[in-house]
Amino acid sequence: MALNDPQQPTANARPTLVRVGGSAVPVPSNGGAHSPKRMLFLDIVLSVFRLNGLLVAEGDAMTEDLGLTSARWKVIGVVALSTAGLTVPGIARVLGQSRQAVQRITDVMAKDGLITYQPNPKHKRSVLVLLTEEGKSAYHALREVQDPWAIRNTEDIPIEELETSLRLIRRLIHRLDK
Amino acid sequence: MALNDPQQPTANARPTLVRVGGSAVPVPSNGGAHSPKRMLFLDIVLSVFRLNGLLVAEGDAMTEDLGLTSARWKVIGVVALSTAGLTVPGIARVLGQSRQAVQRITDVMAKDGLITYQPNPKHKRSVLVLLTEEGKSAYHALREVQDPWAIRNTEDIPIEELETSLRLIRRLIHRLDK
DNA sequence: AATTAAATGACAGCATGCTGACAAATTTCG
DNA sequence: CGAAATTTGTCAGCATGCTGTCATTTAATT
Repeated sequence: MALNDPQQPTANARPTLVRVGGSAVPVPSNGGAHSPKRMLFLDIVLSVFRLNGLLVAEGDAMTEDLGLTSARWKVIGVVALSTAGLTVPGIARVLGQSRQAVQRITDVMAKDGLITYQPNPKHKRSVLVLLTEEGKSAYHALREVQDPWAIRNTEDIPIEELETSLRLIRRLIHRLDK
Repeated sequence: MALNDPQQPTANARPTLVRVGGSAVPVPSNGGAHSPKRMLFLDIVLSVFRLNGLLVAEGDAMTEDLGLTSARWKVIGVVALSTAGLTVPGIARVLGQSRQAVQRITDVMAKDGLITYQPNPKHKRSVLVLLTEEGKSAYHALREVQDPWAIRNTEDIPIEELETSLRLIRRLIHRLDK
């Protein structure tokens, strides 16, 4: 325990993770009453932070040719699944983000021709977001790189592990999302 | 499949996640050749995004009385584990972030008296980051809210599930962190 | 030892996401 | 129906994190 201070290089880009012990979490070298679950959980939390960053970077790299970014393909993915169109706050609800953040993204995406705003029969001001043809083809192109990537990253992992992990993650989401 | 467009409320704050089916991922209603693992994995990816956001929000809320933020207690946690001090790029390597991002945080934290910069015998310009007394007490206060929180969130989850999930997450991290 | 490569600090610019606030529209409720 | 609460659009400010660049220092190589 206790992080060594190994000066592994970094240069200018995103550095490589330095993991010293097996755990990224305070190991109580003092004799405190520390449940192993607690340490396990904190380790999971930090690992989720780390994985999140890597996934975003991965997604960005994977779709940069398509003129997309992680923020954009999140929106595209949600809108593509919607049959009747979604309002901006609706997208925000699905993604669990603020409507203001989503609004900013969709405004730029509309300017770039990926989506269009269409009158909403249910609401005078709150328009519906739909994919343009360009948006749809971006979605399909996205799927074409995303699917092999997903398969590649799971081919040597037993499906039970994936299921167990997803279940845990969902459980935590449900608990924290009050 | 296909997201209903349920207009659940949101107001001004972070909205509540709208999950329609069990999955947050495109379910191929068309008869494409889609591996179940692929969908599982994409679902995990989106769930990690979501969980990350919730964890950051949770951490922020949990530590706002301490004058901390998620970015800050990440740094504090890493520095607290270091025996001999860490340089800014060193912290960045541990956290898997850019050194510039860490530098910005540490500069503010130094101004706020949570950390201090100290001469580095190994390097003329790259100073060492250490916790001040205020920083140490912040770390201890952090632990005092964090530990019960961790226990609370795992008490009804079998340890095997936690271990399996952490193993998967680590595996993905290792794979993506090239 | 001299040259080359890598790491670091510092500054800038950009993307993403959050909150707060206020007016307008919508929904809920009495 | 009418008042109150909620939702939405919009604008603003702020925090976090990324990349790029360049001068300087440190490490590696020859």
